[in-house]
Amino acid sequence: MSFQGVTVTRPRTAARMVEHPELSQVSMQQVMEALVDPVRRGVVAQLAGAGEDMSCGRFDSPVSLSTLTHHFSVLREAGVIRQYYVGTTKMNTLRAEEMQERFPGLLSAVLAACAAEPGPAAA
Amino acid sequence: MSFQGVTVTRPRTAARMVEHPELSQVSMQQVMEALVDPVRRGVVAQLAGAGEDMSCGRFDSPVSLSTLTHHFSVLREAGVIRQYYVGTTKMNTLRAEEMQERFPGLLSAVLAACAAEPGPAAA
DNA sequence: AAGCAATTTCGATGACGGTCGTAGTATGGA
DNA sequence: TCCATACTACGACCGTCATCGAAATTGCTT
Repeated sequence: MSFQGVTVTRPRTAARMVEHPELSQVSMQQVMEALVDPVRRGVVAQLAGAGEDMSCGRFDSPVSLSTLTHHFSVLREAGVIRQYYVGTTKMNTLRAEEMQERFPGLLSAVLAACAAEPGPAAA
Repeated sequence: MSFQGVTVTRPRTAARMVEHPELSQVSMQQVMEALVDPVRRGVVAQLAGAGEDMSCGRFDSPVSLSTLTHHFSVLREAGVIRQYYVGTTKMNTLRAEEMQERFPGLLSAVLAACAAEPGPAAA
């Protein structure tokens, strides 16, 4: 790795950090925009259905990997999911309890509707 | 009024009819798309807050009248509101109970979030 | 019949967002 | 040290949608 002509050694063990917003800083508009996309709802539904954290690569989705990355960051910036690295893989968790505090009933209602409307593999 | 060169008399008393979808025909995607727009959420919030039907012209909104007309039809086609004519004015009602049946908790959660986040006059 | 008030339709415009492929970065293992 | 794996950043493309103003429609009132 080089920077301005100087070889730079990168930190050996510092895990890559991911920025997450406080849910108090997240607007309803952001959350609605995050949840209006069917691919993103599919991700959220799969995450809720799995009952455990999932790595980015394990999701069933109709779009390319780079597009999926984009969707993950939208969800993260809207406070819907939390992400953390484990080695080279990035894990995802629903911030369900926090969302429930911030926007009571919203995520639950969306998830319930997703479950009731399987559609194209919920993705 | 003329049609193919023939003068047509229009019905004298038949109220103009408005088409409304069965809520069973409405997809979650449609509802989400209807509710993601802040102007439309403002309309819905005002309607819920008023406690009575409102004519189109009485809404507080930052957009032009013709744009507002567009938003009303999006809400109607998504099954969120019901519209009917009274003379030259068009009245609007929330289809709250029906929505509750079709997508339990969804509209309520959105309305609660709207109320908690006044923002720019909820519009 | 004429005019007014309420709402709609139409066409144009501009911005935004989902999508992709390619190239890049980080980590773990051979 | 080198490679494979997992994800990300960038730039481009393109369709969709909110917005507007102007003109049209409808019904009430005079």
